[in-house]
This record gives sequence, structure tokens and C-alpha cells, in this order.
Amino acid sequence: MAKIKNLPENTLERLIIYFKVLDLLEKNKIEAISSEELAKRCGINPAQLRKDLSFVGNLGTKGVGYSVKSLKYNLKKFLGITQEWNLILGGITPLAEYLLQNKALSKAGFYFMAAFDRKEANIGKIINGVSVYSLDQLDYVFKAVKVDIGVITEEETPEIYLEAFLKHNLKAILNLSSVPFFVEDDKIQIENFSFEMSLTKLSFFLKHLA
Amino acid sequence: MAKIKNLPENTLERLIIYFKVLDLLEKNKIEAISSEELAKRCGINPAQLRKDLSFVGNLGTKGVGYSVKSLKYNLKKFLGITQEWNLILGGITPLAEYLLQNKALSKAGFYFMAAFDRKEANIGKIINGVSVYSLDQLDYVFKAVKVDIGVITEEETPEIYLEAFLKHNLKAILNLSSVPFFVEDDKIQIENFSFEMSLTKLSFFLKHLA
DNA sequence: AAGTGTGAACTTTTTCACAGCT
DNA sequence: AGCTGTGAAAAAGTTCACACTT
Repeated sequence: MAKIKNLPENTLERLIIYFKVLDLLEKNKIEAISSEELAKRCGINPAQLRKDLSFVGNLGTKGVGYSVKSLKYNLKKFLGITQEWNLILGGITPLAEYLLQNKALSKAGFYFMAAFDRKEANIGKIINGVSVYSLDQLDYVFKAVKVDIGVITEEETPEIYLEAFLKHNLKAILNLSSVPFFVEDDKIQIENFSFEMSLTKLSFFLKHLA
Repeated sequence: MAKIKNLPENTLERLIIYFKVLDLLEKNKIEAISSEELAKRCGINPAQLRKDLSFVGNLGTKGVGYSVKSLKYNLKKFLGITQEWNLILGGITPLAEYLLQNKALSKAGFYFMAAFDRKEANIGKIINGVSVYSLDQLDYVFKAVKVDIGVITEEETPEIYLEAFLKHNLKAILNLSSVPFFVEDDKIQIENFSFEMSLTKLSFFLKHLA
């Protein structure tokens, strides 16, 4: 990952974790917290947490701690999730259908604007309000709406969607196919994820636990 | 993550990537590869790749390179995926239903043996051959089959599944609920993943790209 | 000649420890 | 008095560069 503002990728991941844990704390009506307590809930070192937060700004009060609400808001702003982002989908698969009907994503500000598929039978379908287009309608869709993030769910030929999306100047890709993608250009950000890879990490752990 | 055999977590993730890319190379009938070429396809430095592989063993031939087939096999063995792993599911959600019908996971050696839910209406259902039990049947299931990994998909009360699974001595958890979990015990491995978190990483990147 | 495997150099990240604010 | 924010120290991870094998 390209480093932005000198922020290490692990720090970014931790900031997202803090945000999520703060969200939970707020739901539980906890109004203030110290770095020690928050760090404990995130499974990390308190100094690490304070150092991480220092990338975002001076968010706490010395001698006191952090306001849950205000820390959460500052992280939200820093992470870019006070605003909404428009997504397109590459590949109508069971995973794609799951994502399209997932309320949590739109609640979090991630909206699917269109989906693409290569199977004739799927073109023209409307899934949970989202239309399915053929890939040669990409131009049309990119002209009609602002697109921020491309999500690739196809397994057979995921690279075709990647190439098409990059050709249209998309800068952020979530690749959910089983083979990870990499590009040289550090103006392009690709997140690779698959359940198989996550489970493989656990498998390694189990294998070497003995 | 607890470090096993001094293997850094990033190295583990990269080893899984190498494995996946080798799998693709093999499918494309490529029989041999150098660290330089493989590294390029994985978006990393060749020295890094060789150093990573040195954790696994002496897998290449000096002056020649690596055999795709044998390197892939050695990684597979090291990662623990030459063997099969038994999974249980916590929470019958749309994501759970997707996972239960996902062929790729069983192909990779990850088998769902049982699912658990707290809604009376779901108990007794059979989804893609997997029975849904209530949580107080956990004892019975753990006695009946070897369980290796617990996958948590519930959103409302994910921690109830976590506690129940850990009580039954499960050592590996894939948490797909939106709030990450952490435990002190380094004999227990928890992987936290959510689509929202992945998309948030991309959102940060887009926000700070300007 | 070519490319691996690896100590050594370098870079980055984490942790410590305390000055400084409330 | 208590807890943050942060330079400095320590640890970890990455890259270099070359000895060594085929």
C-alpha cells in the first residue's frame, strides 16, 4: 500500500479497529475512556494507540483521557467515512448477490450504483435496485454516475473486470476473487481478500500450534 | 497474532499469496520460475520473496530458480492445507448461507460440520447438508466431531458465539461480524474481517489521494 | 552464467519513559 | 495526581549485495 501522510498500513488498520470499538462503546453509553482501557479492548499496547492517534491529531485531554464521541467523530472524518462512496460490482456471483442485499454497507455509506456481468442472461436484471450491465456499457455508467470503488467478485476471469475498471480510471479496487492482484502504480489501491486466505492463516496457526 | 517459528505475520500473508499465484501459474502450464519473476507478479521485492521462502526451507535450485509444482506443494504443506479442517458456523445470516453453499471452501479443504443459531425457527434446518443446532447442543456436536475452526457470522450478539466456542476449547476463530474481537491468550488465534473495514481502507486512500 | 540463500546494512515500526498539560 | 503526546531507544522487518551452487 502506498503510504499516505507517512501513515503505516498497520496504523490505518488499527485506526479502523479503534473506530469500530468506539462505536460499540458509544452504543453501550460509555462516554470517556483512557488509552490504556481502549488499547486493552483492541488487544494492543497503550503507547501504540496514542502514537497511532497522534497521526490524526491531538484528540485527548492530558490527565483525563478521550471523549468517546469526539474521538469516534475525528477518526470517522480522518478515515473518509463521513462522506458517501459509490461502488460498482464486477461479476454476478452468490457473493455479489449477498453484497447487493447487505444493508450494513449502505448504512456505512457505501452504495452500489451498478453491477456488471459477462453472462448474457444476467444483463438487464435488477438486483435489490441495482441494474446489471454488460461490460461494454461501462462507458455509459461511468459517464452517468461518479464511481469511487470497484468490487470484483467474479472467479473465472476477474482480471477482465480489473482491466476494464482501471481503464476507466478507477483508483480503488476491492478484489474478492481468490487470486490476488497487484499493480505498480501507487495511485491505485487494491485490497485483496478471500475467505480461503483468512482460513489458511488459521490453518497455519493450527498446524504449528503443537 | 502470536508468532510461530519466528514467522512474521506479513510473511505468512505473503506465503499464502505466493501459493495462490503459483496455483495460477500451474494452471497456465508454467513449470519453472525465478524469484524475480514470481516477486514481480506478487508486487514485492525478490529478496523479500527469497527471505520469506527461507522460513519454509531450501526450496529452489541455485542458478536455476524454482519448480512451480514443488514450490507450491511445499508451501501447501507448510501452510497446513494438505490436510482438511472442520468448521462450525455461529449465526444463520445471509453471509452464513453464502458460506455454506460455497464450493471453493470445501475444495480447499475447509468443511462446515454444523451451524448454530439462536432463533428457534432456524434450529433443525439443514442448509446445503449442514444441520443448524441451538447453542446448548454445542457439547453434543463437539463430542460427535472434531472441530478446528469457528466462523462467526452473527451481527447482533457475536460475542455469545465467541464465548461458547472458546469454552469448548476451540483455538481458531474467523470473526466476520463487524466488531473485531481480541483475546489475551496467544494459544488462541482470531482473524477479524469485515467488508466494511476493507472498504474503509479504500475510503481513506481515496480521501487522502488528492 | 545465472539465480538462490543469507549475513549485514538499512529502514520502519513498536515500545519505553517522561515532560507537560489539566 | 493522572494521563496524554512524543522524542529516544529497542525491536522487527526489509533490502542489499555477494558467496555459493548448479
